[in-house]
Amino acid sequence: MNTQTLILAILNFDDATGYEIKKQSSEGAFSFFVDISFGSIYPTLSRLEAEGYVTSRSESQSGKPDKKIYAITDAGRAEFIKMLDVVPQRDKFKSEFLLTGMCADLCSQKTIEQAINKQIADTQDILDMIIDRGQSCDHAATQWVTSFGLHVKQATLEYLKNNRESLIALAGDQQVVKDAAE
Amino acid sequence: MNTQTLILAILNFDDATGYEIKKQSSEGAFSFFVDISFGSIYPTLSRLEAEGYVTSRSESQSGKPDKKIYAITDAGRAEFIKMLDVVPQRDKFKSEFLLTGMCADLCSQKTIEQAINKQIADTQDILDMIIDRGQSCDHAATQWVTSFGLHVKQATLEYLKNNRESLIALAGDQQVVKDAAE
DNA sequence: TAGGCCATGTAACCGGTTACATGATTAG
DNA sequence: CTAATCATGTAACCGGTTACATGGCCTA
Repeated sequence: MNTQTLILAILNFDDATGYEIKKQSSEGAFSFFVDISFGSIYPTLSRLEAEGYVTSRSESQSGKPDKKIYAITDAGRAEFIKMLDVVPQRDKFKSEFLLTGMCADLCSQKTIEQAINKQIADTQDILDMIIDRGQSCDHAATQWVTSFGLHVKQATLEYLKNNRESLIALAGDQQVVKDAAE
Repeated sequence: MNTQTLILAILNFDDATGYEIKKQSSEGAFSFFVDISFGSIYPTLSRLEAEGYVTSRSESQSGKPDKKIYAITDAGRAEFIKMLDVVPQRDKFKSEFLLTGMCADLCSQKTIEQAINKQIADTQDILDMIIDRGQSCDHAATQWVTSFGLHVKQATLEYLKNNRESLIALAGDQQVVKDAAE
């Protein structure tokens, strides 16, 4: 999932500034399966423009730096479609929470409680975001993806809530953890 | 999720060589939420040994290079527990498939079909792996994590299978895609 | 008045991957 | 005879993050 493809995908939906691209990748419809930072967006946009895949127009604003609104070109769209045509590589999933969970017996109850509470809150956050974005979009393919996310995150949240206590129960009692710390 | 924590976690369960650590992170019980490469394992193991968090003993083997079996030390375990104590950062999830899905209308049916078929196969792979590992392990915390993975991956697979046709139906017909390519 | 939002951009850094080097053994 | 598995390690590379620079406007 390189920055370039993601930017082209976002611009294919609508013109946007670098700032808006970042927002969409972190808070928008794309955010539950991608994320990029400013440090990779701006340089990539410049490169993409130099290569003719996007164009930009500037809008001057009082106080703020000029807004550079980028738009995808036909060449950009063709390039994007070409990239979509290669079989997607396997999803990447990394979870510190699950690593902690797997070692629950080494942790104090407080640690495990904090960890799972945060995990539940994070999942709820994403779920809320998906519901919010899903409502306000009538693009069929986006809705398919939204609905996928909804389904999976709901199952995730359900499991976490139903099994919260049982994970906490696995935490080492004070004594065990204290012994290990010595 | 730095390499160091993961290595310490694996060694906390049992002594292992670098090669075995790689296997566990790519095929073992940890594999559905972590992954590291040789290029980061070996240097990290050396560093960990220099810092006193692990020790190693060598076993000479005919033909193959000496096997270096690493074991976690008390200091290593203490360090590991300390790292587990910080609230885990949010899960990272990246999916090229979902990006493709979101742009299904730009792709040919063939492309979408290949993409979702691969996604189903990948998910099934992981599910099989989880079931396999789950059976052969009686460590309660591992089972909690295994059961979590099972639940989530089953929900994922179910959605993909039930909605395969509807995604394919969203693919642009030949003509639309051909037009865009011109 | 502090902090967040809007807005762009650069440079240093870094964690981790890829590719390479080496090589015996075993299974298909 | 080929490919995979076992087994360790290095070096180049690279994609991307973090932190910094700049600064006005608006809200709590």
